[in-house]
Amino acid sequence: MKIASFNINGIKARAEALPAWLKAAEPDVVALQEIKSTDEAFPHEVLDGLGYQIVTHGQKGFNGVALLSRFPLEDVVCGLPGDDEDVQARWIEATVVGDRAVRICGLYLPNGNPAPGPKYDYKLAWMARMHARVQTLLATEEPLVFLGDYNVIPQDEDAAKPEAWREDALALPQTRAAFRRLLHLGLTDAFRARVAGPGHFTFWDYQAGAWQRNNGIRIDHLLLSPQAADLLREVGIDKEVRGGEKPSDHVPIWIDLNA
DNA sequence: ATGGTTGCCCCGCAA
Repeated sequence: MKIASFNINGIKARAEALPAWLKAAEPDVVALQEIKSTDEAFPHEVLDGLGYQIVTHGQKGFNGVALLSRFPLEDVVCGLPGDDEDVQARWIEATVVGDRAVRICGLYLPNGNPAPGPKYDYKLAWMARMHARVQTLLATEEPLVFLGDYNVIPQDEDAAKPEAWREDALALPQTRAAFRRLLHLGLTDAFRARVAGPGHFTFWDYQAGAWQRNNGIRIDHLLLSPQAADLLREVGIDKEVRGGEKPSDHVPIWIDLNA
């Protein structure tokens, strides 16, 4: 089961690039972030004929997440539990049934800038809520995959210019500590389970020629429960997508599970 | 070098 995460930065803007990548990469399951569309306005025709079931958790103008699956999707949950006041569309869960059932949790973690400030407080509170949700799901002992745009640079080696991110909400010590608390629950960073060292990125800013200079960061992650980590076959980053026509500022990252 | 670019859809805000 090939499972990918892709922050597309607008489904309407990616009406050509998204299906082109799907045809080339042939993932079974995809978590999309920043669809920037309501559920009603989601252009389903963009994905017609590609064989995916689609569930969306959208919002007008910004945020918004979705799951695509070639296998049946069951028990869909929209929204991160733990705060009934939170209206931001950043979390979607479903169980995908292939050779075996895998719980897929797609997420778009808050950016948090500027820090300090209310947006950073929201980021840290959201990470605490995610921690609680992960604990709840781990108790099921199902294979779990938590994937998406975490807006977290886990370590200095995950940025081309770590000094430029020192004061940024994506790399502040409190952000990294909250990310480590997720890992300490027993989750595995799938990419780091297979690839060591610097120079592996999933995001390059549109500004200042970041792609041409390879000034990137690794902020899109797949975290695996122990039962999912046992099934891990392969990981990859589809870096070439960033050099295509009208690209997102993120590229897809994926795993292949024996499931 | 306090810049630069993109997407949303009504133009300023988020990233």
